[in-house]
Amino acid sequence: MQSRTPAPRATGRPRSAAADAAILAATRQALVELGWSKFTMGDVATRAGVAKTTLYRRWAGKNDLVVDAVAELFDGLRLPPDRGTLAADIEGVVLRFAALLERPEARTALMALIAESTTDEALRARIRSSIVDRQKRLVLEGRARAQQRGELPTEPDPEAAARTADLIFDVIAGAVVHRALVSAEPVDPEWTRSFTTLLLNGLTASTTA
Amino acid sequence: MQSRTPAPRATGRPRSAAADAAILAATRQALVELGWSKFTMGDVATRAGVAKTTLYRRWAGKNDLVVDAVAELFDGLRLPPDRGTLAADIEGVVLRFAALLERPEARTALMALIAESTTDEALRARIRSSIVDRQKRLVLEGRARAQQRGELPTEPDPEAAARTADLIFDVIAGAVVHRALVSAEPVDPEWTRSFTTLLLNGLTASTTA
DNA sequence: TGGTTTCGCTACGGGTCGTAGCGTAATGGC
DNA sequence: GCCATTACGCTACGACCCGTAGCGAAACCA
Repeated sequence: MQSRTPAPRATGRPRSAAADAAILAATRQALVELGWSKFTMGDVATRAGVAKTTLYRRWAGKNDLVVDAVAELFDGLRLPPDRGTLAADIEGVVLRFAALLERPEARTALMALIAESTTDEALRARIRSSIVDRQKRLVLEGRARAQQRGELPTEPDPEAAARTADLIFDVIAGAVVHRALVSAEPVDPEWTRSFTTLLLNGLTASTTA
Repeated sequence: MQSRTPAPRATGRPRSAAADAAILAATRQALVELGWSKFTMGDVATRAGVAKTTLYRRWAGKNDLVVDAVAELFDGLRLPPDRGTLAADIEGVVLRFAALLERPEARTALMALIAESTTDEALRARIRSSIVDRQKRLVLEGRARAQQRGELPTEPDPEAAARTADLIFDVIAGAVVHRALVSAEPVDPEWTRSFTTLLLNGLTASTTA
C-alpha cells in the first residue's frame, strides 16, 4: 500500500482520498463484470469518474492496482470467536475463506495475479504481504488456540514449528482454493466438515466419511 | 484436442502435422520466456515459422492454444510403479506433480487459465478434460491400490466414494499447487514426507513433524 | 487436369497501452 | 493576499496487439 504513495509532501494539492476509494471500488466492479482479460485501465477510470492519468500516477499498472483492490477484501478477514474446539475453528476459517472466494472479483483476480507473479518477483512479494500473510495469520492464531487447549502439541523448535505451520496453511488454503476454483464445486458446510475430519484424523482413520 | 479439428476432409490439402507440433512447442517456449501477459499470438507464429493466420485456423485464441500446449505436458503423467505402501504412492504422485509445476510454462499457464475459466465455462470444461482429469486419475488409481492392500476401507456407496475421492484430490493437488505457486517454496522430498504423514495420520496425531 | 483445402503473405480497422503536454484546482508557506 | 507546489481532467499521440479479409501458390485426391 505505502509503496504507491511517494512520501506525502507538506506542500501542494493533496491526493483525493475519495478518488482512491472510487478507483478501488470501480476496479472490483470491473473485475466482476469483465473478468481479468477484458479488464482495462481506461474502463476503470471511466467507472470511477476519474482521468486515466490519475490511475497511472498512483499505480504502475493493472497488477498493482488489482492487488490493492483485492487486498481490501481481505482486510476484514478475522478468526471467528473461539468455539471451543479445533475442529470448529478450522471449519470457521475454511468457511470464511470460502466466502471470499465466492466473490467473482476475488476468484478471477487472485489466480491471475498468482500467474503474473510467476514471472514477477516484486509482484509476488506484494501479494504475499498484502493478501497471503493475512490468511496465514488465521492459521497461526487457530493453531495457538488449539495448543493452549492442549489439542495440539507445542513444538519447542521454532524452525520446526514454522515449517509445520506453513504445511498446514498450504493444505488448508490449497484445498479450499482448488475445490472452489479448479473443481468449481461449492465449499459448503458438508464439504467443510469432511475436510476438517480428514485434516484432523487423516486418511487411515476408518471414519473418513 | 479434437474440438479444434473440423472433421478431416477426404479431399484438399491436409493440415501440416509438423506445423502443429512446431506451434505447440513455440507456445511453450514463449510462455517460458515471456510469461502470460507478454505472450502474443504473433510472437508464437514467428517462433514456429508459421503465418499468424494458420494459428487462427486451428485455435480460436490464446486460451485454447495454451490449453493444448500445456496439456501435452500432462500426457506423460503416470502413477509410479507400485511401491508397496500408500505412503510411498502418495509421495510418488506428489513429487511427479511437483516436477510438472516446476516448469515455468506450466506454472504461468495453469494459473492464468484457471483465472480465465472463472468467466468462461467452456474453457473450464476444456481444462478439466485436458488437464485436471488426468491428475485426478492418479489419485483414483492410488486409492484403488491402497484399498486392494487393505490400507484404506472400501466405501460401498458409490456416491460417497466419489465425494471422498474428490476431497482427497482437492487436498493433494491443492496443497502442492499452493506450496509451489503461492508460497513459492520447493516441493522437495522433505516437505512431501511431512505432507504425506499429515494426510495419513491427521493433525491430532502427536507425530505431526 | 480440375476441384478442394491449406499455407504464407500483406493489409486493415479497432482497441489498449502508457506518456506528454496543457490549463485548472487545491493546498501550505510567506 | 500572493506564490510555489502538487494533483487533477482533458486531449492527443505512437506503439503494440488483436482478429480478419483477400490474394496467389502449394499440396492433396479423383
